[in-house]
Amino acid sequence: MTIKEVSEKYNISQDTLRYYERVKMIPEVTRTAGGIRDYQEEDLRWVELAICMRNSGLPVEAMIEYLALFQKGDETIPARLELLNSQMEVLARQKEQIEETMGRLSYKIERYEEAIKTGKLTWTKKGEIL
Amino acid sequence: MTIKEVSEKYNISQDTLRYYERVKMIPEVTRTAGGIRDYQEEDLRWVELAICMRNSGLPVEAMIEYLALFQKGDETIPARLELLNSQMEVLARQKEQIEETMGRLSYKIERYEEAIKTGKLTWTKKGEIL
DNA sequence: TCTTGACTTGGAGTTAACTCCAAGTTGTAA
DNA sequence: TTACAACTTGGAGTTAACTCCAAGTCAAGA
Repeated sequence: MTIKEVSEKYNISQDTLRYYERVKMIPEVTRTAGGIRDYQEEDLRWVELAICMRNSGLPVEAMIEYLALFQKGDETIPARLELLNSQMEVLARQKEQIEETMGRLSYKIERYEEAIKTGKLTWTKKGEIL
Repeated sequence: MTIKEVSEKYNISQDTLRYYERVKMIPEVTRTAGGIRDYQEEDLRWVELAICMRNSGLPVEAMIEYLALFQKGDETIPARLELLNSQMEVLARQKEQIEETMGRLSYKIERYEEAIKTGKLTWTKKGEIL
């Protein structure tokens, strides 16, 4: 699979794919005899993982560390486990944050919808900002 | 309330508080006669909202737009509602992304925990990367 | 009143994560 | 075998969101 195809499949730029490889967020991609990237199944799995991590907001750095451990072999399994657990915590906190903000926005949205229906704002606490 | 106190209360730097004001993410903060910031209840509510939005990953730009609409008065209520709804969608998608990644990481974590217990990795699909 | 520490501003610097560019190479269709 | 699109690289440029700095002002205690 060429870089163009991968880029289209995952809706990510070719530059970003090269960048992920350059900073060692994913292992070196398989090449043709001429040196052109020819993504294999395993390369795609790394790409998917990288995209998944980035889409959820985890830093590139975390993935770089993970790959480095991975490439050092099985004796880094405990370290990898620790790394994954700490990323899980980060995500759990991030999820809570999002839920809190969604709650706040929902409240405002309800107020505004009511305002539009009735023609005036209905505050439940005085001085409240919307 | 001084900028120092606000900064400690919300665990955010004084520079960031001034930055939020400078880029008009929050309205101009109340000042003393001498020109020093003296945060009132309403100022704090804006700060809280700004922090909440930022912590959940929404861009500063969205909050700038929201404040600009807010300051134009009640005729911008439909526009504000639309803006909030679109931010809600962004957050909903972000939350799904996080859940997906958490699922992926959980799977890896389970594999690794098993590996540590039994002394070897147990793959369920061949060629799977961990 | 003087000192000292907290505050002010405008503007420059930093960091993460891309994104773009130029100059050169590869592969395929005519 | 030649044209030409797609690929390659190293490095520079961009963007968002801070973060730091210098030079000056304000305010509370000795």
